[in-house]
Amino acid sequence: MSKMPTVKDVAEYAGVSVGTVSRVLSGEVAVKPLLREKVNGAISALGYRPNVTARALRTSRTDVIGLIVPDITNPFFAQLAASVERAALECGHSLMLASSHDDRGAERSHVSAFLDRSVRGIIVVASSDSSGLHLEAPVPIISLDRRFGTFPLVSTHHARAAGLIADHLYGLGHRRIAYIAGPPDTEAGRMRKGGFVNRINGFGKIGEPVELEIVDGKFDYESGERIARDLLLRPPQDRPTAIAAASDQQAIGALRAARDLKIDVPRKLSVTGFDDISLANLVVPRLTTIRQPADKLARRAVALLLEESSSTRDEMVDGSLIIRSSTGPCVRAKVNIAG
Amino acid sequence: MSKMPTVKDVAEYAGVSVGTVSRVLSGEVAVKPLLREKVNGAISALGYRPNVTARALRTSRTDVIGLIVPDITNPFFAQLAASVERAALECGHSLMLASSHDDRGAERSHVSAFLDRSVRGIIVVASSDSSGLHLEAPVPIISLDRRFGTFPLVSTHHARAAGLIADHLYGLGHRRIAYIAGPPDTEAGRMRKGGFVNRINGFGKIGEPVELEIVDGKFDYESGERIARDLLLRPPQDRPTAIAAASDQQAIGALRAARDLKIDVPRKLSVTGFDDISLANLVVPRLTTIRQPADKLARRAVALLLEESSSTRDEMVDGSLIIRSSTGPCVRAKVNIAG
DNA sequence: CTGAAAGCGCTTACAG
DNA sequence: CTGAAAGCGCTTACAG
Repeated sequence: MSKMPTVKDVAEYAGVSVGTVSRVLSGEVAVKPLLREKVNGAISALGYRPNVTARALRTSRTDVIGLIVPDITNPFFAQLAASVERAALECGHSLMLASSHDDRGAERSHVSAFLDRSVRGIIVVASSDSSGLHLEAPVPIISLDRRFGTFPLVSTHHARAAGLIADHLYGLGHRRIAYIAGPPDTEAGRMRKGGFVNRINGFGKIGEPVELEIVDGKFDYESGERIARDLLLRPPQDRPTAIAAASDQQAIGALRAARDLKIDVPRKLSVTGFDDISLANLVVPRLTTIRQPADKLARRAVALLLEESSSTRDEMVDGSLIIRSSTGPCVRAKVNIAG
Repeated sequence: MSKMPTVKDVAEYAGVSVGTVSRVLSGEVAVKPLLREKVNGAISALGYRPNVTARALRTSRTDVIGLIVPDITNPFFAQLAASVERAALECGHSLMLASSHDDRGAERSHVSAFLDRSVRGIIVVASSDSSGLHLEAPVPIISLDRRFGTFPLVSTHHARAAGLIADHLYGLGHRRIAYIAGPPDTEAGRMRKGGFVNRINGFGKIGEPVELEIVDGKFDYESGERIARDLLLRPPQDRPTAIAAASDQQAIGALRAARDLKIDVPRKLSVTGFDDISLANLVVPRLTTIRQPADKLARRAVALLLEESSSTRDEMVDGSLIIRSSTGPCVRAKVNIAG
């Protein structure tokens, strides 16, 4: 394979200057049709492809977007990453991916590495212990799903969405509810819990009171399974009739605990999640949850990043309640009577 | 924020030439300790960071590895991507990620995009319909898990691993077995099926014969669920006593089908998967499967890519059998007597 | 509208 | 061992 052709080769072939070649390439400046045609002819004759690196050096701008996620193995983040990649591609950009393993140090060093490569901008789904520190960066940085530093955040309106779950459970008659929260040091964890709790407490004022128990956990399967097991190991009359979890993974862990303890879902216990990962629709029973619009979130994050006026405003998009078969009417009263 | 310092600034500050700065940066050439010290002093005083783009333009070499996967949302590929990212990082490289959505066209265009960015090399987990086409590339390309074109492949020894499953099931007494295969147009699908079938047929020669039924499918949940349902909808005496699936996702789909039909696993039916995705250990019952050593696979792929002498040999690493509770002794005979 | 030329920030023969 | 200089492949004022 011979050397790749350069603008110079194209210019010679077309009988014009390299400046002209560059100008038809950019398409931004007017070039006489005749020359333009010659240049385009030369480009395809030679199979010319612009050297992205040289262009980047000259303009100190690339079309690469850096994405940092805590753990690509987490199904929701994987979905988010897939959506970001698609959104970036739609705008002619490529994606560099890094995993922080939920470690703040790794996160920071990935940011520097991206900056060294002069990416176009960085989207970060923050690690859970991400500080509020603001760092100066020569390119835009956007927080996605979880806030990074003080950078603008694109996320689901967690509180409002959690309220949807509260409504659903209350509407089904549940009055003894446990909430498995996310880590309190994550904004998402706090928002979801806050939204749920406020809504439930609101019912107490205008309707029947609800006994609400809250346990903080991590967002993963194990945490959900462990906490649910503790909750369900109690005598039936002390058990919650519904468990709302802050993530699908927790909820699926809870489902597993219920099954191990032979507690029928949804007959004896309702369980809800949050995220609508693809697995939510595959577990038994299928999980009632909140769908986070990953595509929309990703598209907004990319759009904000590419926007000229680096906006500094957060952006919230609404999640939607997906009712499946892990929730049902509360039958606790009957059980008590029978027992 | 002022402009980033360059080698020139460092050289001036240290009172040396830019060549010398570059030489201490590279560390490859001997530089007098005194000068080296001065330069290093200047570097930290100025907070100098080399411009990766300029370096790439000059050397036409970067430290970016391109990875193409069919679908990052697939848990096994996510695991693979995480491992590749880690392995790349260990070697001081960054990762660019692209999804082919199992589309050959997209795959090819991602390869070109990576080439345009003059990545150091490309690792591709091929789409299922990847052709045998060999393309000339100025950088090494390695196939991971599924072969891309004619490029060397790093993968689990699928056939041998599938044999492990066959041994396990046969040892448990199963003599009527169904195999849910992967797409026959994937090498992994064919190897796994081949390894399983050969092993089972071998038993027929030296021991009791096995009734083996094979159904081709895709690697996903839905495919497994659908095929298993068809298999299990038959009257009990015509049903297989064990279903071996070519992927965990298929197996989890099969588990779901069994549960819907109230067929007890593993009492009435054994189910096995392949991959050991994290979910395999969380479903009910926990899935017996083959662990693919994602870390090792990734590390080998990266090592091969970075190797000087572009090796052209395939590399197989052994998978291991993980026995959990979705498999058990065959009790078919008893069932028949009872019925 | 177009060409000639400078320069982005490095690395690396080439002399010495 | 070190410096001066060329050049990687582009883009973009600057003239005309």
